[in-house]
Amino acid sequence: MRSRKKARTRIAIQDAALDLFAQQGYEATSVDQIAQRADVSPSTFFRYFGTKADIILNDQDSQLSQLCAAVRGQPSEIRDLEAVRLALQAAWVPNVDPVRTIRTGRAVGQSPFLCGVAYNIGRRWMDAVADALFERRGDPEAREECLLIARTALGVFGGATEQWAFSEAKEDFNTLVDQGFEMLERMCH
Amino acid sequence: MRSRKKARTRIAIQDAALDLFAQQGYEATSVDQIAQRADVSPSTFFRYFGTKADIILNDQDSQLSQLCAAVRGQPSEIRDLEAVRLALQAAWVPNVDPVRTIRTGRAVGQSPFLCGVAYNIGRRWMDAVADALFERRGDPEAREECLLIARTALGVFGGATEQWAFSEAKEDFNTLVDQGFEMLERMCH
DNA sequence: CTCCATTTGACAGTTGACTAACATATGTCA
DNA sequence: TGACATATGTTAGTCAACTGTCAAATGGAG
Repeated sequence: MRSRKKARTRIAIQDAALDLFAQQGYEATSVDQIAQRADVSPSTFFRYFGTKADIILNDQDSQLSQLCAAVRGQPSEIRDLEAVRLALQAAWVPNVDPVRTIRTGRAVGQSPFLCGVAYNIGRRWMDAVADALFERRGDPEAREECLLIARTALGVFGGATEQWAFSEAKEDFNTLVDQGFEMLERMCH
Repeated sequence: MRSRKKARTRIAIQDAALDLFAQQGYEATSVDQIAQRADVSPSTFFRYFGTKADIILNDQDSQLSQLCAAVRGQPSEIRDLEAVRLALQAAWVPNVDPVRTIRTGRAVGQSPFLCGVAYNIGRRWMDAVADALFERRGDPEAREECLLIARTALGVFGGATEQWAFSEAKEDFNTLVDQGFEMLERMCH
């Protein structure tokens, strides 16, 4: 089948690119280099990814909507912050690929541009989660508060992810998330 | 005096650039265009700003160290979160230029790259504030907690800044910051 | 095997960020 | 005024992302 090969090529390019990014940085890596390592011609690269940046802007959209569904699905007795935490631990944590997360993290950490891409992705998440909270609660006054909760919860989560990637996935992801949220509670007395 | 003119040229370039960024986006604006609007040659542009991105990476370093000093200067009875809030309100809020903040925000919002630059700046702030907290408290165990507090406090602050810029500086900045921190407390019960 | 479609590569060209070299203007000081 | 340093403009050139075109290879259908 033809589509099989296409998928393989796509992944090969992506892997080659992420390796190089992690190793020498995003801006220091040229498309030619990526193409060479992936054993394709530069023009083929541009047929698969219209832009060098498109390699990163991966399609996590389906996972995001899963997460939002999980937020909306939390019972209404649970307060918002807990709802987000539970949703994250139910719908996100189990699907994380350690190798890809670590490598992507390394690549992103080295490039302002990739940080920007990551920031934008995080921002989209924040908005989506805030919407989910907003809908779950129904109070039309609370939009700004939902944003704040989403921002804070995803911030804690991001910190835990960083710690986890830093430890090369040796520590338990869920435990780190729990610890983060505990700290948050303590911080507010 | 010579330095007077240099400063004026620098500001002219910066203003021209930010206007164009806000109007047509960062990536759609070429250095030549900026130089033309600022009435200088492209090479002069590069003498003032080594990179197109340097226009944004403004010298907020002195303000950042002021902020950190303010954090360190808070009396030790006050808990960390409050200390950051008070420091922000004392050492940052009074120095904000509404026009520049609004325009920069508009420019940044339109470009993934500028978001990245902004994110990196925010990250540097977070680290610096966490250091200040860490030093103020002296507990060598609490590094991760300081980071979390800094991230959360600056997140609240960033949200307030956004709201403020969105309102075209009509609302009172300090009040918005207070509201944000109140919401944070409420969120944790 | 043959026809056909799709994938791929080779190549030439555009654009824009950035650098280096040299010449010119402009303000400073003796 | 004259000598000097510094700021600026001009020009040419590099490098890499990206586009478009055409020809060769590949793989499935008759």
